[in-house]
Amino acid sequence: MGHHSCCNQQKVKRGLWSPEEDEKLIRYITTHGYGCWSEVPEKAGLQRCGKSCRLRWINYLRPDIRRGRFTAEEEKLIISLHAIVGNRWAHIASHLPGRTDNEIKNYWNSWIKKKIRKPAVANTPTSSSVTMTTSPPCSTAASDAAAAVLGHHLQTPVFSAAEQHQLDAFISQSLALPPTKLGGAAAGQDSPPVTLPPHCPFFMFDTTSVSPPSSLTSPALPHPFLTFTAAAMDAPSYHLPPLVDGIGIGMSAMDCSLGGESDNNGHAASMANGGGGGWEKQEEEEQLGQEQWDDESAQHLLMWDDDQELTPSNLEAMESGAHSLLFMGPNDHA
DNA sequence: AAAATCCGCAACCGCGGGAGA
DNA sequence: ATCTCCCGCGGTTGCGGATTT
Repeated sequence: MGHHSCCNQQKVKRGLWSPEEDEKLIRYITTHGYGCWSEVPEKAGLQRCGKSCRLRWINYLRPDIRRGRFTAEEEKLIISLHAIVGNRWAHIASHLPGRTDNEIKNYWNSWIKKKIRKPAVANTPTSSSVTMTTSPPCSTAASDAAAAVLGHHLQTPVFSAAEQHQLDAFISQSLALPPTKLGGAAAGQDSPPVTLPPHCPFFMFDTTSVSPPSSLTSPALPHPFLTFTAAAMDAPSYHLPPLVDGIGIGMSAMDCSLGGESDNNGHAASMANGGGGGWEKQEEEEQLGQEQWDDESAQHLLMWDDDQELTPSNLEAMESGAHSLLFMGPNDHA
């Protein structure tokens, strides 16, 4: 491993920054700004490379930096944004004022480690029961718009009609591609008008790859995503369909698992790594007995949010035009 | 109390892309 | 059109404090 091209000088220092170095850098930046980072070390009297100075400033010394623990709202926003844009930390950070990409990345990575080590950890009462996805990120303008809406959602707990429209447009676009993914009679035809539930869907089961008993499906639905219905919930040995993998091009699908099986409240819907990986789901399936989800597991899985169980009746409400099962945090619905 | 292990976080590294020569 | 330089990003490493054994 070499050093930066700008760090070839022998006297470049590495490692932790001393308070004196911090002071020098702050003094220089506040006085002169940082037009060219490669010039900063020399002009500031620092034996560091420009890159190191930039990193120190951006991640630590910047006056508008916000330190301390992430709030529940920030956590939810990170989750939502990550579901849309993937590991684009800088992009996510741009929606969290005062937070750095590095901080968010570290937070995320620690969280993943925690999830791996303790898959059955209980959810906090204030946080959404979602974990993460590493699906291929989408890079469309629509995703950016959706991300912007989600960012705004941090300040406004309820989506406005306009915001919902933006999200819906993004999701509709995602759902519309490719047509064959929508399957059924609609394949090859113009995509049917997409009517979405009142909130952005976060989980989608792909029932194209399984063949549940016909009595458990909804023949009226023109698409394959939500054939896992209220009736299916009553089936003791129903095979959960896999979650939609990559959901076409636009949207990163989120996988699902029983992350909170020991949650004392019995509210345990959680998400795991998705987008083709599904490693945690696989692990969960093994724990549950070879791909078969028993009734109790389904009870854990099918949660509407942390406080409200997803019953056949409210699922039916969702299902009127819904394309997915929704798993939300306690504040996600009005 | 000491050693081992875990975990959070700051910093480093390589790479890709944009701008300018 | 090509090359070089620099910036910004995501992935990774390693230090040091906290926790566990």
